[in-house]
Amino acid sequence: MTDIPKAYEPHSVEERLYPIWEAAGYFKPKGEGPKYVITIPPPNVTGSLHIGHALCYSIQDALIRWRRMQGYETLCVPGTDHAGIATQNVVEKELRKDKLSRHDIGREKFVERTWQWVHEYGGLILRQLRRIGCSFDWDRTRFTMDEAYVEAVMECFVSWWEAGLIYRGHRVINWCPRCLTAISDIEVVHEDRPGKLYHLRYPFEDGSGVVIVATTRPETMLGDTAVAVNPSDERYTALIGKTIILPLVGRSIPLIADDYAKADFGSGAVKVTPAHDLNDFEAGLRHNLPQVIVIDEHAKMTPEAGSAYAGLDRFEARKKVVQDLESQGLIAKIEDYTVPTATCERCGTIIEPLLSEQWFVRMKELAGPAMEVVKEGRVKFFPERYAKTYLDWMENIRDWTISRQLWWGHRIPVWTTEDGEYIVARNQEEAEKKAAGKKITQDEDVLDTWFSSGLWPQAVLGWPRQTPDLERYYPTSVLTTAREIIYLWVSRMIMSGLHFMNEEPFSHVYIYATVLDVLGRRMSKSLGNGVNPLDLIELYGSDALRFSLLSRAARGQDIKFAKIENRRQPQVEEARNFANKIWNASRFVMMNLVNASNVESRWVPSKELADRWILSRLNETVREVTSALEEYRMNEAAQGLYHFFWDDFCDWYIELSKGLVSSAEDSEQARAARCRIVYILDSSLRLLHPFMPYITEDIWLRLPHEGESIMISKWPEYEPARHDSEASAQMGKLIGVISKIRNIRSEMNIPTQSRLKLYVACSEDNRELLKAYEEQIKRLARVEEIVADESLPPLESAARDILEGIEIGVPLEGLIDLKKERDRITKEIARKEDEARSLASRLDNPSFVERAPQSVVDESRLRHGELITEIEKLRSTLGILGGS
RNA sequence: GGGCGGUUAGCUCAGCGGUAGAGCAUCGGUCUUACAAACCGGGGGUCACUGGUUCGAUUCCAGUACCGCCCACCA
Repeated sequence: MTDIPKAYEPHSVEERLYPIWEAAGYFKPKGEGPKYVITIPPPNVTGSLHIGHALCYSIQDALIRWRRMQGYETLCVPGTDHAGIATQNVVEKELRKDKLSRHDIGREKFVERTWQWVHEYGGLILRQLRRIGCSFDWDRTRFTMDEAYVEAVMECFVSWWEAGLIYRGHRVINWCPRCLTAISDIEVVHEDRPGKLYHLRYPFEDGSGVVIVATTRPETMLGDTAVAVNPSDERYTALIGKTIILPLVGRSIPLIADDYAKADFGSGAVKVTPAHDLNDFEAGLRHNLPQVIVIDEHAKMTPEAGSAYAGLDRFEARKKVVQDLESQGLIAKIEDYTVPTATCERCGTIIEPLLSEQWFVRMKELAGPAMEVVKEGRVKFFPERYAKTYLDWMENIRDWTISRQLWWGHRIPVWTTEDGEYIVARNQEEAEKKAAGKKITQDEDVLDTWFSSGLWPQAVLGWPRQTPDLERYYPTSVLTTAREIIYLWVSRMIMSGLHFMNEEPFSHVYIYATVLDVLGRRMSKSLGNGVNPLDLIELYGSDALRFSLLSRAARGQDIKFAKIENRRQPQVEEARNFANKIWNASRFVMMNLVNASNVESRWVPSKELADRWILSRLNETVREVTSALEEYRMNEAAQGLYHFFWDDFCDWYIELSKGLVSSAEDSEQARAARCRIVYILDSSLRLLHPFMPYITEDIWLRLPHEGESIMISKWPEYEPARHDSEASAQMGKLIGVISKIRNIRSEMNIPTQSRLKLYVACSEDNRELLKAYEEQIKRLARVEEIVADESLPPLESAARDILEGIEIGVPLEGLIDLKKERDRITKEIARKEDEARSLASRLDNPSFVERAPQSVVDESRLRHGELITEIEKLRSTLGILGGS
């Protein structure tokens, strides 16, 4: 009959449409409407698409497509992040295959090689984003190490330096002995691990006894330069100032008083190791203590640790220190203890707090305005609760370690002259000029990756240059991102945006759901519980994947997502089935256009109930979907569409209008009906397009349409005049009657093939309603004849039911199973009695009648009366049937 | 230690002040000319627990339990 396949075939459609869209320039900003701009969170250049990305970018594409259809001038700028440590690790791993380290080939070669890797494999994730249909402006794609971007990073550094916001500091930082670099506080992962707490005896010089200190890291005792007690701790007041001989080392160290020692922990005395613990470092500064470095950057003991330990790994050293102390009787006790452990976010290695020289950004000044814009609501978080998360952190913000001992990244633009003077410049040339002939060397370190990505919204638009894009598209509209980078990234963009642009970089921050496995665990490589979105696309198509994710993206609630088993994933399959439903409903419509003339997508006004009803429902759906999108309730938008399309449009409207729409003749009436069904379908497709771009475009183009793509068609608007509550009520009755008949059929085991005779008793208007839909009732409930009267004839051999004042009776041609029918009716009575009872008890309660809103009381009364009548009727039926 | 979420049908989740909803699964019936990836019908829930507010609570408030996330320099 038709050349349209029976099932939707996503892959050919996807491959065909994407290049057409791109070539047509639909992804580029157009028009004069208000602006809607997104600069996507740049994925790591080494990355490949995982399910979280799929969700994140599906959301952004849905938003962009929706606003584009609404007539906004839309722009979505894609790009990637050079991801310092991550990328360097990838290339180092490659080198290792050839038994080489980065040091073997040297910095220059290594960076060159990394660039090579980036050029060769780096774009992968962006290609994958095309696959899920992202309508991003690829010509504007940016990379955080592009020449222009580097300019932005240098500008930021220099400008912050000049503003006194950047300083060089000598302090204890988080050091990863595997990555061989400093990392910031927020790149450290804290977790509790089983371990031991060692209680050590430190003897006083004068032989007057010992003080006991507790530690989880005995090897650091080699670097102790004091023992601290709380000044108000009476046990020690008399001892403060005494000298202790540090065991194994023999160094004389003082017993000092400092608030930081808590009297209620352990013995109340704490050993102080200024070079290897941040607290101790600070205490050391307060008391002018020496800083003895006993652990080096490879986490091995230094010569300072003493010849017995030098060169040992920190954990070997721990064993040996404990052994040695033990043999001298200096271990008071060792107990099992849960040790808070800091590990490197990137590689999981235990962090070593190390004393070193790093660059820092002073945060307080930058944080102030960044907090203001959130408090004032100029930057709004969705869900709102994340504003508090953000503000709490900003309140307690600490300076940011921005230098990294890596080779891949933006080299710190600081040069040192022979006489130790710092020269900060945008590039080598400028630095040399400033040096005025002095010999200079550039700092070896690079900047934290987040230093550059923190400039993203303005930098991708051209800053620090005053480009037309920057002028036109800054600030952006919404940032869609993950919870865990609110501090790492979001806060820094707000700070830098305000600092350099004097305007917040975006007005909305939408924190989307985290995708977890079915057990509620984060997806990770090590657990092997990840789901590859590309496999899902392979199985079910992009639209299904997008719809599945979007229909679950509720209010930042996490999503539990199943993995693929036996080539099936139930959640995406559900969406695939929906896509197929859309396909087939459209197929029905299209089949009926083949021999019809002059059909266009247009709402031809109609007095028909079904028409009025579907138009009203469409209208409601438009409002629902639009307002849901405005508030980032993607799931509600998706689910509203699902039910409108499947339940209302497919199950009822198509079925009810089938007669006319598929009639053989090309009458004016049939034409109008076809126009209407095309209109409803067309509108539905538009509403669905942001969620399922491919299938909607493919169908839309096959329908009568104006314009060249659904992508740039107009988003439907809510029209109050289309609201029709009477039609909803009437439709409810019609649906009710048909369902009741179907129910009787099924419960009474009436064969599908047999045509029924239907008796109806009801009021005049109800009779008119049923008369008007006689054809449809006959078809949908498989009824042969409808006999309508004021009352049902006494039918001894009929199944009966009643709803909303409409009594129906279905004769069973003597084949009635009396017991079955009695059971069915008894059950029905019980159900209604339950409801009537609860309504009655409510109505009997004077305070309900007094205090509840009048409408609720009236409604309850009405419903109660209705139920009583229905129960009576059913009881008498039961009597006729000989039931008790 | 602080903060924030979650707990609703066998599973995955919506709903959030007027007697509980979806998809999948399950049971029964259908090749009814768009769709078996479908259609029709059924069964299945004291909405974690305990109090409070209210005429009325799954829905609001407080507490408890368990699960999870984020933050945190207690040796």
